[in-house]
Amino acid sequence: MDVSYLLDGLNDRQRDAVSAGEQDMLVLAGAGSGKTRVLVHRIAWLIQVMNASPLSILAVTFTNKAAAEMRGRVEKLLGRDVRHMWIGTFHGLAHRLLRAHYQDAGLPQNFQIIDSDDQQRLLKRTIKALNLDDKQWPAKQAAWYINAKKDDGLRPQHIDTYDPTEKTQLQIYTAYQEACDRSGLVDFAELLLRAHELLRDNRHVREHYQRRFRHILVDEFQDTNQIQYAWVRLLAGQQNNVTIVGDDDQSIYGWRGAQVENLQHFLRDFPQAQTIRLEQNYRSTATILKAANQVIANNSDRLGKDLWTEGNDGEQISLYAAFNEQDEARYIVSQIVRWRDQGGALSDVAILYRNNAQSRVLEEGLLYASIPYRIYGGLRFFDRQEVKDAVAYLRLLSNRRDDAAFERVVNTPSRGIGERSLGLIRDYARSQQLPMWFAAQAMVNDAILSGRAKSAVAGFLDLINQLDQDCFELPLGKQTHKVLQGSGLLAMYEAEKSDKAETRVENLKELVSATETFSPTGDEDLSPLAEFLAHAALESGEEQADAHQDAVQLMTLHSAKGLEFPLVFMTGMEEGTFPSQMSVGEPGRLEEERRLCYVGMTRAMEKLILTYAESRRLYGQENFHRPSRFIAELPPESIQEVRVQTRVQQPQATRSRFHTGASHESFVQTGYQLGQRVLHQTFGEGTVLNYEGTGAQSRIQVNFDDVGSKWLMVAYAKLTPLNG
DNA sequence: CGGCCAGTTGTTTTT
DNA sequence: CAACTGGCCG
Repeated sequence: MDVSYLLDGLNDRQRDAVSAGEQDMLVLAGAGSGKTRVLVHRIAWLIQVMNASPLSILAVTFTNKAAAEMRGRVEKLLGRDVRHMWIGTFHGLAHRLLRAHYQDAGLPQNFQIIDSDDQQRLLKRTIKALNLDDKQWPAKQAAWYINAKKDDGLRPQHIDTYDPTEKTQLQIYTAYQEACDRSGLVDFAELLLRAHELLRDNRHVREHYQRRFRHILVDEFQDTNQIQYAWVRLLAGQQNNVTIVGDDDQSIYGWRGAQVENLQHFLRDFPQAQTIRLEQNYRSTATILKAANQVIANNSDRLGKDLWTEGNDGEQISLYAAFNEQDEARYIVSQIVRWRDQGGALSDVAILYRNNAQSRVLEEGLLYASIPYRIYGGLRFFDRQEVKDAVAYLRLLSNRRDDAAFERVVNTPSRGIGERSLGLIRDYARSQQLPMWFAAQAMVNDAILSGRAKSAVAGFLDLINQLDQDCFELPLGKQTHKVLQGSGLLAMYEAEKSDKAETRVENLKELVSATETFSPTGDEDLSPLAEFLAHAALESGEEQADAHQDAVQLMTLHSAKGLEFPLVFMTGMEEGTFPSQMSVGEPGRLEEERRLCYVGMTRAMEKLILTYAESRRLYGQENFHRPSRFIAELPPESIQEVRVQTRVQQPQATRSRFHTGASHESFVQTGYQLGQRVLHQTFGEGTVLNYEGTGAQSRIQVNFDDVGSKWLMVAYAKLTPLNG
């Protein structure tokens, strides 16, 4: 059979990785070095050339999107369906293991996955039930603590502490876990931990999968945490081949438990492993690569890697010093307009920022210039309130013990079961060690509740039972529709007259069509409903409707990882913003910020533009920060500092806040230049920072040397321009 | 039970 | 500054 097509168009290092024999391998894959391609070709090679069965391959990724893409590309390359090959996220695979071996894992068959939002709600109630002050013990922090422990493989009984703070956190952890177990609920970290314990403690299960998975491939290995790596080692056993692909320079999730050190640990634990470096970059210009290399070279303990390209130097990196964030937005918009005028597509442009708060001013600027844009991140489909409400009803139908779902819908829409009645149910449930559903049942039957409360609660119990009966044999779509109608959820949002409520109704309808088109695999003996619920919990639905519109892409530096754009703006290049204030001072965290900078820079294919603002408003406070230290780490010859050309107009025309493209106007306006020094009769000397408004209303912002920054009406301020 | 006001608190995000 | 929470009152 001719398999040369599996190596076609690959460089030597890529070929080495794809065609390696049965062995362990570390592929250190630099940004834009064709990493996914190598993984996909390697899998195809294993099947086609080495006669591996698709069933003997386990491929792990970090997002569902990456998993889907990988499967699609393998199928395309092989021209055959590999539906039964295990490709998925750590969480997805853990879930699959737990479903298949729920008894060995000590879980009920209908266990349900909860997301971080559910987790926090549950924690909040747990903390209240422990009579702890929820101000002093925020659910968020408790979740942080618990997840960190689980990521390290620790159960409460493994933790021994004399620290009183941690003692309480431990107490919360214990109570929370009991609540989860009672309700058949599994959080994300629990999926991984339980699956690990399952493999570790059950020899027959472990050996079964060790025999099966001859080839294990893990992508984005620098993002694995302790338990995920422990998992890989367990499955690898003594004889299986492990290929890990990663880049220590792109490790940017240390703050949520990822351990770059796992790369080193791998080399220690798999001493036979061959290391292959993919350093040829197919994405960026030589100038961009050189600059990125030079920045990342400031980090210590790197495995070492230098990106190179056969391509051209390309344009220099532009650096724009804005006076404030509005000016920054203005400049970016002007450059995008220029890009578009020269025939560039808007979807080829990305604006990257360190934190989401920065997007607002940028949005305003784009909006004013009528440039379509799309923001990545934000609320995803299954995270929306109304969708979660509807899903909670389905969850309760699937599992009456699900307290999280019970709490969520028992009074949504309101049916007269208030905090008081609910408190009684909670107390009784706790004292009897019962899930709330059964506690409520007992309270109605044994007349512990009476009067209004009793009939309200009885009404809810009847409603759910009735829905269950009506839905029992219906297909999933009809079932969902029935639940939306019967529960009154749809009616509740339909009755509300607001744009918000309208979108909510639309989302509920969208949920119905999602359940209609959902195709269950029937793999683990689950009902279609149970399978859909797992799907909803594990894949929160990233796709956005207008994804294919020609629009500028706005996103955080973190969400840009893995993407590429011809034109990239990196904004807010200031100390305190990037690197973030929270990270300066801690060398480890600072290095992670530097890696983030490296990730951002290497997103750019043709042109990279960096911007920083001398003054930036944060939490209503004007802040003055030095340019980011990362700017000083760039090779000076790669940088072109952009001269300020924007000018302020005297009050006259109908113009406002965003002077899009002002820097290209051929005429020079009479007026003040941003950054210009001016003199005020009472305030003294200062620097022009910003301006806004039209005509007689136009105002100018001046940062006075003695009294700080002030907004003044241009018409009355009587400013004298100073030479400078 | 719901609405309003005052007080609080602000990285990065996927599963 | 603004979004969100919690407490209090009608």
